[in-house]
Amino acid sequence: MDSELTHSAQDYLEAIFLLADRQGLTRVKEVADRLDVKKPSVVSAIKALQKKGLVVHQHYGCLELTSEGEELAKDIHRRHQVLFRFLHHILGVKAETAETDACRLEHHISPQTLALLIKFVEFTETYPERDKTPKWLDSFQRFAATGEAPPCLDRASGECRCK
Amino acid sequence: MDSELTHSAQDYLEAIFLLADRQGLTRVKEVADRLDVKKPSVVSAIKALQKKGLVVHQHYGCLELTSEGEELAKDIHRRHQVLFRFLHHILGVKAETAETDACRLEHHISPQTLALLIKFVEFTETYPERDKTPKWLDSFQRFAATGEAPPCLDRASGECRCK
DNA sequence: GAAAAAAGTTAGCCCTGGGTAACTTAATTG
DNA sequence: CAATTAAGTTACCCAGGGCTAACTTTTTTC
Repeated sequence: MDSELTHSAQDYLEAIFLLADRQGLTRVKEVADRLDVKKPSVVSAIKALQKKGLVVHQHYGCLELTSEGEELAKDIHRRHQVLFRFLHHILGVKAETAETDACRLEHHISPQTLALLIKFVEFTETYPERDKTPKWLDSFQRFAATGEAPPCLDRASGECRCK
Repeated sequence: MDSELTHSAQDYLEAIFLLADRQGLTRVKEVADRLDVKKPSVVSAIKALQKKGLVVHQHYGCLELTSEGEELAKDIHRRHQVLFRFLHHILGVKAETAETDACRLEHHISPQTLALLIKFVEFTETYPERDKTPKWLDSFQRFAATGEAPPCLDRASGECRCK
C-alpha cells in the first residue's frame, strides 16, 4: 500500500471532509465545485483515494471517508487552519487570499516549519492574554497598513519612548 | 510571447543567477547539481528559457542570463530571501530546512502575502532597533524552544509583570 | 596527439493532474 | 409514467517536468 498522498489527493481528501453532511456524505459535484475542477477530475482522483482505502464510493452514489481517510483529512485540515490563521490574523492577508494561499502552501511546508508556525500562532493568540492582540502585533499591523514606525518607538533612536 | 514562467522555470532561472561566475557564466552540470536533477532535465528547461529570451546558451557551451532574465532572477531570489529570513530568523527553522522550504514556498505565495511577509520581516529586523532581536521575538523563541510562557508574563493572568 | 573521462545532447518514456466529448444512470417534473 | 434534466462516468487528450539510455562533443591526461 502506497501511503504517500499526492498534493492533489490531499486537497480532495480535505474537501470531502469539509463537505460531508451530518451523515458524513457528499457528492462528486460538490467536490468539483468546491475545488473548481471538472467532475471527471474528481472521479479519477477519487479512484486513487479509494484504492488506498481512504474513501468509499459506489457507482453513481455518495462519497464517504473511511475512518483512516477522516483521520488524514483532519490532519490536513489542521495544517490548513494554522496557515490560514497565520496569514489572516497575524500577517493581515485578506480572508479570501489567505484561504487560497493556505491551500497552496500547506503542501509545501516541512514538518519542522509547520510545528514552529503552530507555536507562533499559539504564541500570538495566547500572550499576553488569550484572544487579545499583543502590542507588537498591533504595531506591526499599523506599520504594515501605513508604513509608520511603531507608535511607541522613536524611529531615529529605536528606543522605546513609553517605558 | 508567453510571459508566464512555470515554477520549475523560476527555479532554473534563480539557480543560473546564483551560480554565475564573475563573467556571468555557468554550466549545465552546475545547475543540475544545484537543483538535484539530471542534466537532460536542465537542457530541456533551458530550451524553454531560451525561447523566452531569458537565457543564452550555445551548444556545448556556457549558460548566461540575458538582462531580462537577470532582472527576473533577482526578483525571484528576493522573494526567496525574504522567505528564508522569515523561516530562519523569525520562526527559527534550521537553516537547511528553511532553505528548502523557502525554495518550495516561493512559488505558491500570492503577491499580497509576499508583500506583507516582506513588511513583517522588515518590521522585526528594524524595530525596536535595527538588527536587535525585539523582545516579543525573544519571548517567542524561548516559548518555541522550551514551551515556557513568555518570561515577562504571568501565565495565569496573562498580565505583564514587568511594567 | 590519441585515448579516456567528463560534459552536453537527443530521443523516448512515465507520472501527475488537469481538460472535453459522449455516454449512462438517477432524479425531477409535467 | 414518460420526458427532461442533472449527476456521474468513461475514454480519450494535453502540458509540465522529471527520468534513463545512448550518442556527440569537449576536455584532460598520458
